[in-house]
Order: sequence, then structure tokens, then C-alpha cells
Amino acid sequence: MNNNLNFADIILPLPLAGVYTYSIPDEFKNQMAIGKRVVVPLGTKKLYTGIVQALHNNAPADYKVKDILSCLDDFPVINNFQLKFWDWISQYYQSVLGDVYKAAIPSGLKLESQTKIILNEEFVADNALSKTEDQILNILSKSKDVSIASLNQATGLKNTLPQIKSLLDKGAVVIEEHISSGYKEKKQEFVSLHSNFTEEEIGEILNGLKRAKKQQELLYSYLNLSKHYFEEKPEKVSSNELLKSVDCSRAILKSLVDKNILKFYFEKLDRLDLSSINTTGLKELNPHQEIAINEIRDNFEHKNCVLLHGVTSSGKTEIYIHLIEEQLKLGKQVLYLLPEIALTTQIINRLKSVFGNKVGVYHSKFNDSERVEIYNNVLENKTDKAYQVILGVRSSVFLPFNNLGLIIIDEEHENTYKQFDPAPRYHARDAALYLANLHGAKTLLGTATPAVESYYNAQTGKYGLVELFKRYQEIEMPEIIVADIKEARRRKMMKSIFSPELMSHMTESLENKEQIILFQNRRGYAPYLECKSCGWVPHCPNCSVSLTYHRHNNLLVCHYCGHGMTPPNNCEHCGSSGLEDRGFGTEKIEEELLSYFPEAKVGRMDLDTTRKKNAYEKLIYQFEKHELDILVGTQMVSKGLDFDNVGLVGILNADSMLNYPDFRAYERSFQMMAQVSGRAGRKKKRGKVLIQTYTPEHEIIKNVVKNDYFEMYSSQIAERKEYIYPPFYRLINISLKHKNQRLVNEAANYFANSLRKIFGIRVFGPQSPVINRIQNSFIVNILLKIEKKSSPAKAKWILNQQANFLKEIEKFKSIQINFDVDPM
DNA sequence: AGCACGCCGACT
DNA sequence: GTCGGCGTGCTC
Repeated sequence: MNNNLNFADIILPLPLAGVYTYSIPDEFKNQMAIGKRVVVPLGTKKLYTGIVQALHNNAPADYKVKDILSCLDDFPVINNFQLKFWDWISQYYQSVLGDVYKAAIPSGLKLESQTKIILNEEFVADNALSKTEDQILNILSKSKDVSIASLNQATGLKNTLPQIKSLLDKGAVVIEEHISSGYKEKKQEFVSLHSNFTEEEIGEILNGLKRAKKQQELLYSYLNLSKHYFEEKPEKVSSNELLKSVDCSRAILKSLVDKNILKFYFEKLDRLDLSSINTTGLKELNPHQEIAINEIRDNFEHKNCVLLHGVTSSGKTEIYIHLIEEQLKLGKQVLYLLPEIALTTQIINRLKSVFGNKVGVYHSKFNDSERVEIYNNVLENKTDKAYQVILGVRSSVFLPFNNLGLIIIDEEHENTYKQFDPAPRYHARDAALYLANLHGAKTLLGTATPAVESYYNAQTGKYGLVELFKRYQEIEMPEIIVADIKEARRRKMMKSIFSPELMSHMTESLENKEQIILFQNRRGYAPYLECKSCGWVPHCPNCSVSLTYHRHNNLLVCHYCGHGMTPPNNCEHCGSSGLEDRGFGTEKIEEELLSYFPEAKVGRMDLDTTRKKNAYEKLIYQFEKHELDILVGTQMVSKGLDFDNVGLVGILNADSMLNYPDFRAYERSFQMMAQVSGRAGRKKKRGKVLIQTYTPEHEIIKNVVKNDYFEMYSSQIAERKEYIYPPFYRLINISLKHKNQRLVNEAANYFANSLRKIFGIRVFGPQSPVINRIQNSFIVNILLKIEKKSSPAKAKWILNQQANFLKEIEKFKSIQINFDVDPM
């Protein structure tokens, strides 16, 4: 603690390469420690919350250092594991440390400076002020400092900056930078007696309220709720609770407070529910699970990572729970990763029933303050209150663990584990393996359809492999039916997107009161609109994609940049008025279902219906309780949700996945179809899966029908080897971005050529991606394939060097270059 | 990321 | 002639 070091290297929450050095004023010297947050100035006016990365005495020679302004913490908020982990992420995924910092910390812990406007009291106007200027000064005279955002709000103007600037020039206001915390403690208002009244006094007061019936009633209710006559110390009574108990307005309560009979007080409220929960203990494992768990333990003896390949509903979760229990007994923390928020709702109940409030959930649908509290809970790791098990999505790998014993990565094949934009472009599965390594912890990968890379690692002995092919409670695997929609189309048998087979099976299921899940990987109403007479299709003005039509708000939306517009009445090309929707999104399927099955209750689960915080939970709950007969959804419905009464699963268009231009398209299609199929048929009887396709003879479709993972794997791994793809080669995608298409192409050609001089045939491209324009910038990709055995660090170093050379060329210096290591 | 600096077009 | 548009480069 006590040290005499003069300088600190600070990580700033900005896309800057490297750390910045600041001097430590004497007053903070004893307080400074690695991992604490400090406030530092940058540039002329901005203040940022930085993290102390190192302390030293090396005075920088070539620039003038600035002072650290304040130290925010008594104890470090970033531990050494995290700092090492950040370093690894930044190195491996070629992103700057500042970007990792931004991704790793809930923003409530990153205080940001905000410009505050302050009234200059001495100001006297010599010229008349404009109306808005007057208004602003009025607002300022009421409260002493106001942010620009709240000024905009108060004046009702979009932008008050010009007026502020003019007031600033006249000397009427002063501007100051304030650092403010986004995190606020949640407070609750409570009520108590104003003072320790004696019984007689209370009697008098009640008597005095004879003519104020409501107030009297309220006071009685308070005495009742606080158990005034029974307990030595009154129970806490919140204002809300009190008001609810007698159904009266706040004004009544206020008058009792004004009469000094009652008083308000506030208490910090924990957002996290830490109340104790009744737990049921462990369920016993069946013999197959017992064998599997023993194999996992054996493998962990000499391997750090084990792949558990278990068919859908083989009871993997129960195995996880037993392994978690073992770690908790050892006093270790466990991280349980899931690919999707939706899944946390189902799993959390099972975990809570065993581990009670030792389980915490972490994902982005929590608001920032809640995330700060979870972060702090893990950081403080107080024995009585701490979460020992964290159930979370991708970003949970950044929580401040200090004693991890096990990381479970469920549905490890899911590509949502890979972050694409913004940087750091990390893969949570791979990063978790490194994190486990740091803690000396073990990693368990679980899935019914392993990623080809993971299965390869298991086959070659890098990971342990444990397979579990028996379904829990001996449920049969579903029957898989393939419907040829090409044939049905030809014979004009299709009812919109539904084949005759699907129609009859749906009718049957509904008659049997069984539920149906339909899977279509397009959200919105129609993927595009098309002009009947000339074929014109409305495109996004900023990106090179057609706009998706959303019926519920009558909007054409770009799924890449979010641009929205009302659909034109006339074709912009030929002027005719016949714009028709083409293709099927989930929204349209929902509508069609209602017209074919007017009795059925239909729910839809996609990005649009699950934006709100509890929307997932609600949909899942409704479906579980059979308040819905049919659930239509995008890939969200495929991911490990467990329902008891699904008789039929329909995959509406298998080809759209198979034809995706990516070397993983077949693997992904297999996984998707196998996973969706796993949703069918649970407890009572064998379920059915119906796959609609134009190519029923496709090898992947056949693999799915036979439920033959290994055959899919074998053919894929052969292809990967032949066409030099992972797991044999490491991929790095280099994307160049610029507003000028000609320039970006020229730069990409130049860059690819200079890379070829070093990497030879390992360089592919430049290639224009299918969507080559996003938000008005043109994109060109270059792909680099490096042998698995050669040093990736060296290749990355060369890449960086070459990128710097490119930037030195005058005309290319505004080209943006991004690396994506292990792209998906 | 934000902000200052600096260089060109449309205005009093 | 100036105001302000955005392109460029720097911030310890």
C-alpha cells in the first residue's frame, strides 16, 4: 500500500493503443494500487475513469505528464486475474486494451465527465437576449448546474448548443466538466413514528384525528403493520406498503408527516434478491449419467477441458449441477455460460432450487445499476452473501472472479459466444478456456451437436471426450419427416409457406392438444418488397441490403443499420403502384397461421418481440403453461429450451441455412435442425419434426434424419482439411472500410499483395462480402489462413506492421482496418 | 471517443 | 472579406 512511486500507467476507456502515464500527487501516493479506478484529465477538457495498470518511477521524457485528479476506490475493483485476462484478450483478438476495458466493466463503474452549464451570477445583459436564451437563464437560476441533455429537455428543443454558445460568449454562463456516476443506489422510502410517543400520546393523537377519518385509518394501519403493540422494535413499513393497505392517496400520508406524527426515512435497497430460498438438494443421477460424470471426473485428472457430447434431453444439466456442488464444497466459484438470455430463465430455476441464492445471473438485459451490484457482489466475495455460481452469457467472463474452480459452457457450439461488433471480437468459449487456465480451473463443454473444432480437439486428445447417448427417462428420439416443397410447389399444393404434410400434421397436433414450434430464420413480415411490374426492390440507403417489411408498424427496416422508413406507395423505378411483399418472416407466418387456424393461440419469439426486459420470460411462461398452441420463432426457439408438450416442430425452410455462403453453413444447418428437433416430444410420447426443403436429397438433411452427428462431422472435417479451414488452419479476417468504394478496393488490393509477399498462398481475397456496404461505408475483406502449428503471435505482429505501412501511404491513411481473429 | 486545428465553400 | 462545414491528428 504505502509506496513512493511517482507515476501510474492508466488504461483509458477509449480505443487507444497502450496505456497513458500520469503522475501521482503526494496526497494519493498511499492510496494508489493496481486495479483501482482513478479520474484523469485527457486533452483540454475531458475527464475519464481509468484503471491503474502499473505503478513505477520512470519519468516519461518526451511529453509532459498530467496529475491524477482523484482515486475512486479504497480497494481495487479489477483484480490481477482480470488484468491478465484483458491482456490476453487484447493480444489474441488484436484489439486495444481500452476496448477490452470498455467491454469488461458495467458502465456504472465508468464514470464519465459531463458538461455542466453554470449561471454566472454577476452577468448583466447589455443587449436584449433571445427568447430561448432567456429561457435557459431562467432554468439555470433555479438550479445551480444543469447538463446539456436536461437543458434540451427543459426547453423542449432538440439542440440548445447554439444558444449555450452565444450565452457563453456573452459571459452569461460558465461551463464546467463534472464527473458523475451512472450508478445510483436504489433507495426505498419507509415510514416510522415521528418520535418515541408513549401509549398515552398515541391515544391522544388518534383521538385528535377523529375528524380526519382517512388519516386516523392510516395511522391505525401503520401501528398494525409495524406491530407496534406487539414488538419492542417496530417492523419496517414502506410508504408503498402502507398506502396500499388502506387504499388512500399520498396526500393523506403527507399530512400526517406534516403534523409531525409520522416521518419518512430512506434505506438503501439491494437490487439483488438475496433472501433465502428453500432448496431441494440434488436429484439422483441415472446410471448413464453416473457413468458420464465419473468419466468427466477421470478426464479432469489429466485434462483441463472435457467435451460432454450428450444428445438432447440426456440430462446434461443434472450432471452440471452435481459438478457445481462439488466445487462449492471446495469453496470454489463456478461460471456457467449460456449462449442466450432466454435460456437463463429456464436454467436459473433449476439451479436456484438446488443452490438457492448462491446463484447469480448476469446478462445485458439487466440495467446498469443491477449489473454494478452483481459485479460488486462477485468482487467482494463476502462469504455469507456472495454468489458462488454465476449463470450468464458471453460477457460474464469479465466478472471479477478470484477463485474459479469450474467453467461450464453449455451449448458450446453456439455462435452467439463470438462477439462480432464492436471490438474486442472475442469468443467466450475460447476466452473461458484461457480464464480457467489462469485460475487453475477446469472447463466443461456441453452440447448435443459439438462444434467441428471442439469435436476435433476431443478426437485428437486435446480435450477429454465423454458421450451420453441415452435420453433421460428413455424418451424416444423424434420422428423426422422431410417435405419436398419443390414438388408441392409444382403441383400447386402449397398453402402459402405450408406444405400439405405440414398442414395435416399441424391440424393433427392441434386436435391432440399438443403444442407446435415453427422455426423460420427471418424476422419481420416479408424479407423484401418487390414491384410487380418491373421487379424493383427497395434497398437501404446506407447499406447494400434490401429492406425488410415490418407490418405491425408499417415500416421498412434495415436489419444492419436499423434505418427505418415508411414503404413508398409507388415503385421508385417505374412508378406503378403494385409493390408486393415477397418471402416469409416470422411476423407474416404468425398472421398466416391465424387465418388457417383461427382457433389456435399463436405466439412469436424473435428479436422484435423480446426487446423488453421480461419479454422472454413471459413468452416462455405462456408456452409452458399452454396458453399458446403455436410458437413461431427465429433461432431463439432452437436453443435448449425445454417444453413438455411439444408434439410437432416445423422447420419451414431448411435451404436458406444450407445455401448460406460460409464454410460452416452445413455444420450450422445440422446443428440448428438437430437442436430444433430436440425440442419435440418430451415426457409422454414420440414427437415429430417436419423439415420443409427444396433439396430433400441433401446430405445434411439425410444426416439430420438419421440423427448422425458423426457422419456430418466426418464429411465436414474432410472438407475442412481439403480446403484448409479450421481446425487445421487459423483464420484471421482483415476488413477494410471506407466511404469511397474505389479507394477501399485499391487499398485492399495493395494490402493483399503486400501480405502475399510474406504469407504467399495463405492470403485469400480481397473479396467483397455479400453485404458490401454498411452505414455508407464500403467493406472489403481479406482472409488469412495460417497453419495451426505456426505462431499466431508472429503472424499478428506482421499483420500490424503491414497495416501500419499501409497507413503511411498518403491516400490510404483514412482507411479503417479491423482484424477478426477466428471469425464466425 | 472527443476535441482542436485547419482548410475550402456560401453568406453578411 | 467571415462563418462554419467536415477531414485529420492528438490526447499522458
